[in-house]
Amino acid sequence: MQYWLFKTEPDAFSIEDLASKPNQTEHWDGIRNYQARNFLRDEVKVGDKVFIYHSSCKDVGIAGVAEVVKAGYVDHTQFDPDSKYFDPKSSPDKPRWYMVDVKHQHTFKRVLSLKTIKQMGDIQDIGLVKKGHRLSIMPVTEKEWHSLYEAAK
DNA sequence: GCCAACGTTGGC
DNA sequence: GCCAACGTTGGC
Repeated sequence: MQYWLFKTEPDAFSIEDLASKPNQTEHWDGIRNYQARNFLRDEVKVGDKVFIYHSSCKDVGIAGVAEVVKAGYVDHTQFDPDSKYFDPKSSPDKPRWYMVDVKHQHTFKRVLSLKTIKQMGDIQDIGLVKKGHRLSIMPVTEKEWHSLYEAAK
């Protein structure tokens, strides 16, 4: 079992949106970054735990926890010309992009702010606090997960 | 909305 | 395969 952090812009899709979906489950589509894609396709597994991180908003930080309920499969939005995630260079026999399904588990009472995370002594290596952290899917170590969870709950 | 940092593209 | 130009990300 592994731990992850998924970024989302709450204006587009927030943890509240996830919690209100049928069965509190939704596919995590629209990832268009190769490194993140590799994680989704190869490493994110059913049962893995995921921090949902809100970016580009008023309350930047970790908003809650979800669980992976379906491992990597082809993101169909890449073939849909009407989708904003449409990729004309991708084809069904050679798909470029993948997604997973996640199920909402827990929304923290307060968002664990990026500022607080940066102040935590044992959270120094996570992609978030490094310069230019633009990866939308990133691994979290077990130690980091427990520290962040304790700080957030 | 600004702007720095980053990934991707495409000409050569 | 280099690298400049461009587009995007994301905190503030």
